[in-house]
Amino acid sequence: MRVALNRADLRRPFPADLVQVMTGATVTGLSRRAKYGLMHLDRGATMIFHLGMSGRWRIDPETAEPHDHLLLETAQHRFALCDPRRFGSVDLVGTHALDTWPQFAALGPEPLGPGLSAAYLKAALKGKTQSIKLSLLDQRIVAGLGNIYVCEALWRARVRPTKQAGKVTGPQLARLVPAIVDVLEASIRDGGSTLRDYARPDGKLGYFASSFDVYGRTGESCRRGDGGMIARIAQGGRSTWYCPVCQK
DNA sequence: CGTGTGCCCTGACAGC
DNA sequence: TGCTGTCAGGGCACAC
Repeated sequence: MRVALNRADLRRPFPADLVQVMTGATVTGLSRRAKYGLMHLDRGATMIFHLGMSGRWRIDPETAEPHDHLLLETAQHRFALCDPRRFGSVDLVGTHALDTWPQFAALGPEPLGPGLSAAYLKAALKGKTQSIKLSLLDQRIVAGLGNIYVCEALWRARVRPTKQAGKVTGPQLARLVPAIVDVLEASIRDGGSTLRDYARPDGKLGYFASSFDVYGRTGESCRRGDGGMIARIAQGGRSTWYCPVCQK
């Protein structure tokens, strides 16, 4: 493939050898770990990208955009990594060393994999005084959950986001695991969550946002019909939405 | 060590 | 119609 950079950095600098390593390489596969995308190359290297909050790959773009920072061109397609806020990142790691890459080595289990269970959560959260909301956002506890899905999962499991993680009860943990799985599977099925600027690579919108039970529903009534009014609070500098009636 | 805070950056939107 | 303030799907450095 052909490779071009339009600037030197996103969140951090692009790898110094990115263009040299990727130019002429062939993509042998794509995969994902937590919120990172992986592009495996035929020369023993893997490009790892994170889309941050505003990043997306534009496929066969007809026009250039100001925030197209990295351009790839294969025999079949052109790809532009567009990221207005530049909260994303691109790294280059030896394919044999992916598991020991520091950002991966510290990650918790995948929520849709076999590692997430009530027993695991009980052990991982034991003694933690931090809120369950912030603990679930911690990628070292569970890999890949973001603000929307943590809020939605806690509502489904009827757990109050401010509850200390170490004090979440056994029955609550038992509800939390399927709640996390269900909310992720539902969102994947609906094509993701379009808020302001997110779109799928083909430009289509994700419709899971229309299914939110709490996210962004400040002041609206709880869908459980318990008379609760969805509240918005701040935790760790991020917004949390929950129902004060059914989430305990 | 665990926990909490603030900041990186641009753009969209609400309210005046 | 401009202006201003606020907020955003995340992660990290840093202070205590």
